[in-house]
Amino acid sequence: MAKRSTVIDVAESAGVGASTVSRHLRGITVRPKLAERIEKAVRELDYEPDETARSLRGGRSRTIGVLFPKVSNAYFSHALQRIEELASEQGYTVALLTHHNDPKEQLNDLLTLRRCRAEGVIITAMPGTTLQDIRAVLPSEPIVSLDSFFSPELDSVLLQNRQSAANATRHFLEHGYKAVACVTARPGTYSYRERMDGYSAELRSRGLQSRMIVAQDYPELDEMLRVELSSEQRPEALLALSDTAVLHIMKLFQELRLSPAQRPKMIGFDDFELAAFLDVPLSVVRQPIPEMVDAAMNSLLRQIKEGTTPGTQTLSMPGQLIIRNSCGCK
Amino acid sequence: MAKRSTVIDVAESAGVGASTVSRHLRGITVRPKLAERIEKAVRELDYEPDETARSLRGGRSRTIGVLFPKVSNAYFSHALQRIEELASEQGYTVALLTHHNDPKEQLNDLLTLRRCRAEGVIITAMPGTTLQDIRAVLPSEPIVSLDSFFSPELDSVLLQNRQSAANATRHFLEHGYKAVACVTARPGTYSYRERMDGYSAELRSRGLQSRMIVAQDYPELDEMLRVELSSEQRPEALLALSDTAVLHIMKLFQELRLSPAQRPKMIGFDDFELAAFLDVPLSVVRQPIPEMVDAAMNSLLRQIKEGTTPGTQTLSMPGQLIIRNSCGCK
DNA sequence: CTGTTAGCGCGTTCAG
DNA sequence: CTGAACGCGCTAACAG
Repeated sequence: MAKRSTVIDVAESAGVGASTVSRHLRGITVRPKLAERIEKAVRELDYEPDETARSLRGGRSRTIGVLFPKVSNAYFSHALQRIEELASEQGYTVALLTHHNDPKEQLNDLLTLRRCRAEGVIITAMPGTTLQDIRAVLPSEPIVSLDSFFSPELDSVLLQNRQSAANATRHFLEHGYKAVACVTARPGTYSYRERMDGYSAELRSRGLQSRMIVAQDYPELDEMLRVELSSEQRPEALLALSDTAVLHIMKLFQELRLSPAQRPKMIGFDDFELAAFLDVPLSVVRQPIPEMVDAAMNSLLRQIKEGTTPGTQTLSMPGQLIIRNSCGCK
Repeated sequence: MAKRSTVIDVAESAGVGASTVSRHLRGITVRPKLAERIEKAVRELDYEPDETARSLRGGRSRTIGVLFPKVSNAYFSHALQRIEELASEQGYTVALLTHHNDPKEQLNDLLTLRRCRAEGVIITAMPGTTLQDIRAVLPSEPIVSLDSFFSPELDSVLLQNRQSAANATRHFLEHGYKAVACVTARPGTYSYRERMDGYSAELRSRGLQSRMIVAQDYPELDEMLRVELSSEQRPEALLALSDTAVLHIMKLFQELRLSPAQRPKMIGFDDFELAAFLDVPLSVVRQPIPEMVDAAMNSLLRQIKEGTTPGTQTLSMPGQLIIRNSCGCK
């Protein structure tokens, strides 16, 4: 590990003071002759400023933390992609942490973020998280909640979950389907709860009964689905609240050897590129991920810049109902 | 922004010296009475060590850098997921950077990693990267190349690209197809090059001519595909070297209104959960992502632990040919 | 405009 | 086993 040069090495080599080097490197005007000598010394010594020292000195880590349940699905990986791009444009580095919906891990991750002096945090918190949980660890750092909501005192960026679910449900109703069921696991998750509400409200407004196929986890959901889909009064249509729910439903269709004609109609949440090429092209509610991330990062950067500004603003973005065939449309 | 407590605050509050606090917190034995007083002070002052100061002092940033072209596809997002899990188990934080196959960005990202004193780096380098490009910025830090190869002096973890492509090609041949084409964009990419080689070698060994549908970028690939698939001598089978290539092919099938029976057979690279539910269930070469990441992280951590150990070892993992229907099988 | 100096918060000496 | 003092590399404050 070759020893790294420091400002002082550069300063000596250039025959100037350390702070002159520092200033020049940060774009503050210095005498042109000195500037040149500094540049030369930097090149010769292969100098690169030490970010850890800079962080300590300046109290700014130039790091923003991203705390997601996981990153291995379409929604989070696309969101992360865009976060990284915007962050790096602004000179920030992304520290990535995932909590897997485990409270212990989430707490740990928050502590890590605190120890690292993350200047801001974008979080999709696990169900049941409270503002106190967060503020106990991160008392006053800028935070934006993405796709989760647990306090009006925090900026949140969300899908218009209720409305989107209601729209999708209404679409089924307009097809003339009466027996529309709502399927999801992990019903504690904020966005799922909202979507369930939107679905129920829409049915209720038409005097129809809601039918929940809701399980705590996915193995349990598989069981419930098996029962429901084998029954005589199989639902005519399914509103699947997540891409994972869609996947489990599809697996069951296959297991039960249901031909496309025999299957209930379906609308899912979260679009993906191959959705149009499924055996029955999948109709979905698409989330405006880039716009959501832009809003979240704007809020976060503004909070960072303006100091202790608790934005106290929640943005809900409309979902787009992408009609393909699984909803019953031709 | 509430002021943070420091070791000294804790020391004063506990009536001990600063170094005693530091020692206790790092698990070194201290007098039990003092230990208790320290714990109490830590709780009262809500003290949490400052990682930036620690990094500066100790020269260890406890950060590992991940530099990928992007994270918004199945392969990279799953790899990243596992990297994050292993890193955080070992007390490391992941700094995420993406280079979008732009040399300028890649260089920038490497500089960032250097400034941050990343203790190790996992990189999927862009085509054309040389060892010198990397070592010019990161002279001697532990590095593992994942899914890219540019020097035997660096530990690399790869798919057995050539063999996997050859196997898939052979599978087509066993079906009796003669006109097997290979389709990809970005032919400079290391793994695509290898797959092309494996494909060609297999055909050559049977005395067959290879047929490359290879473009610099995806728009150009679309053009080529349109021509090739509309021609009289349309290929019987397509080996698609990436999930993106598969997607573009599927789009074209749709645009050309090719019924499943009319389409060329196809095998893709990279499995995804819904591959089994496409209108023609997709046969693919699946990469053993968890095993690849485990190997990469093992190597990286070993290098970090053992100091300046240039592992100089390249691991190739076998791909698994997942047979569904698109290859011509029932 | 420039150079010198003093910390940022921690861990690691060195005496005691 | 403990505490005081130093220094990691940088930048803000001060004095020239």
